[in-house]
Amino acid sequence: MNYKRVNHSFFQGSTEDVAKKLLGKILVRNYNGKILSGKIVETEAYLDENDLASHSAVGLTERNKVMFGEAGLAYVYFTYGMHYCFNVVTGEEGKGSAVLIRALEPLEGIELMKKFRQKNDLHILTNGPAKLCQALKIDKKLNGIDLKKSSEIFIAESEIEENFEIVVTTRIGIEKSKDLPLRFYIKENKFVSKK
DNA sequence: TTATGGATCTTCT
DNA sequence: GAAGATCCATAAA
Repeated sequence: MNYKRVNHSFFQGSTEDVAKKLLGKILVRNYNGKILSGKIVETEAYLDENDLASHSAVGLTERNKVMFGEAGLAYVYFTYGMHYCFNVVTGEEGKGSAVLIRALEPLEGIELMKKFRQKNDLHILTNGPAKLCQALKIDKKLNGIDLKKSSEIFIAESEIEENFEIVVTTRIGIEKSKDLPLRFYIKENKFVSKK
């Protein structure tokens, strides 16, 4: 498949805007020449202010410094002793905001994803932030990589123009600032982690 | 069908 | 030393 990378300007604009624009786009991973890709169906925004849940809320640290970098970088962090999560850095340099990719709809490389995930059910391959990292072999090595330039991982335009409704709701799996309406997903998509 | 707890380890206090 | 932007198996209902 031929993937057309999004423009550099795609990553500009507010974090919420980018979070919404990411829905329907394709996350493309080139793993040793093998293409693994999926449509982004669920995202979550993490802001630079008034958002206690964001890693950036405590200020710049060794762990979260990529969030404070330029828009379009990949912020990958490790949590719960066993899981990685993948974020797209947004906003101005020095601000510390990002969009967490929460779920994908698998498109290409499904057999390889099944192998990495040790699962055969298509619907549970990438319907969660840690799951999609496992399925696409995303780990700390990709932290800080530039999605605007990297050939290992990038965001592409979807090949089909489609209409879908975006549902806005509160975040899940988190205790702080849980009332903020910063979670976005494609309505009635089977690969969203949770309704 | 929903509820609960264990896995497991990096980062920050 | 404690908590964590999660997942999954198992238990209860």
